[in-house]
Amino acid sequence: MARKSKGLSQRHKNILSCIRDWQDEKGYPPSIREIGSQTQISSTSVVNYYLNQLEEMGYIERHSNVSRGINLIKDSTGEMVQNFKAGVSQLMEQLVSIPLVGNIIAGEPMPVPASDFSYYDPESGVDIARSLLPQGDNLSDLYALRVQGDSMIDAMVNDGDIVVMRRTNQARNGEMVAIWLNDRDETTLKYFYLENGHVRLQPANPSMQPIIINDPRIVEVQGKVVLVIRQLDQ
Amino acid sequence: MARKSKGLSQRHKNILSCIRDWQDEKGYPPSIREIGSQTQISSTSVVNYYLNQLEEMGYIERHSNVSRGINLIKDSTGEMVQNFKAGVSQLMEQLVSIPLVGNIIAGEPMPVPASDFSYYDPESGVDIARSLLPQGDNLSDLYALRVQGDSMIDAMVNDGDIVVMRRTNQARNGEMVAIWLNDRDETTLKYFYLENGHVRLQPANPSMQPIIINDPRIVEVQGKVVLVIRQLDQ
DNA sequence: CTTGACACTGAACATTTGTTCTGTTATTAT
DNA sequence: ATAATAACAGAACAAATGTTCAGTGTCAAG
Repeated sequence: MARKSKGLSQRHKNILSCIRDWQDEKGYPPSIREIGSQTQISSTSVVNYYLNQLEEMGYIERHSNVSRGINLIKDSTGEMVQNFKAGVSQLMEQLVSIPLVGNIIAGEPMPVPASDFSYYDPESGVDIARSLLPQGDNLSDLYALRVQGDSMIDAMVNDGDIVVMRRTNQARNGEMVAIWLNDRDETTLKYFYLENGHVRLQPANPSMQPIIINDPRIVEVQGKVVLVIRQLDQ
Repeated sequence: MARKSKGLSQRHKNILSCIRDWQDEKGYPPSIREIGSQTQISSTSVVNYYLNQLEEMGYIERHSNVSRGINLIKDSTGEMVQNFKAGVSQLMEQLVSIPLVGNIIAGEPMPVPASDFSYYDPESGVDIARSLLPQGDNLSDLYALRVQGDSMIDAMVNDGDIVVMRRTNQARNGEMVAIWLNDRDETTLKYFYLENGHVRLQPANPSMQPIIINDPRIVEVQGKVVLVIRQLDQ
């Protein structure tokens, strides 16, 4: 039961993970006696002894005469531990809540939140991992709609699906956009192509025929489809 | 200097931001006396007085007889604050990483991870907000596949889509499941119905015809579709 | 004015907690 | 074997910290 010279003994590791776990679970660092009881070390002086070692080795930071004044710096694997600010806010940014502002129906104009729309209603939000969204997108430009009805089937979108949109008034070729067609009072989801002065709206389903619109003014781009989510819960 | 009835007084706000800043800067919560000196409150009992109020209002969490046993829950703006217990671990639980174990192709059997599959590879994982998944599901039973090819179009699933599946060998009526058809060596996604001894496999696209299979032994249920995700990034 | 609530003071008290010290046991080097 | 060093035990002490309580001022409603 002795690991002299270099390296971390089992007790060192136990103490490090104890500090980490305690901090994670309780929200504040453990006291010396709490570390002792968690790691089966009966004497406070022994815990103190190890803490001093861990501090010298750069694994933790201690604050003299401060209860629970212990900070984890490195993991037992040597991995840097996210300090409070950096780590947490990084986590927060991984999960974004996108406002679900209404329904998208073929026969009705779809709701588009104003650009200064920022009110946060956790009830009507869709939580999305940041990693699923295109990078560099301004989060405040994103909103979500629930598809109502089977009319978007040619866009491979079902009744009940959730579409996440990015607010925009212009589409680039190849993007799937939500479009309001003035001449037929219809909202539709299509791949957008501007070719030789006319607009080709291509359904996602390759077996279906595109719509060709000669007057681009009839096409009002409401937003770009960023993500489609279909929940099959029951 | 009196703000009776409801709402947060300036002192409440000062204390809240003091706790937050202290935690951010030092890595551990402040003691009562430290809060007092930061917020120009001379008496520990007054700090205690306010802390009790803040706890009742749900802004903080206190641990009796524990030095620095204070946890921030809500901001003075009412915004939820990530503290370690109620924040990070809760956040962590809100965001789950589902292993992306392979592709699903019509002409090939789909990969299904073993039930003891637990190895975690952050590279090949899909991050999903817990709120999008059916509650009560065992997370270790979930895995994700990427759809390859246009053969799942009748299931309203596109090339490149990600389907999140739950491992199961039996389907209940009305569930969308991934099925391996023995007789034609084909993987397919269909709504499953067992009726009068035969199996009806219904495409998600209502305009398409169901497949009726008289011998249920031909149908091998590989998993239940839980979620479909389509990313339109470009 | 009286009453009662709320905000606050100051201090005492009880625990919790960090620190230190003496001494013992185990391990390693010589 | 012997000495030196590391690892540990136990206790005592001092400081930090949470808790409680009797009392003071303020303000608004009755």
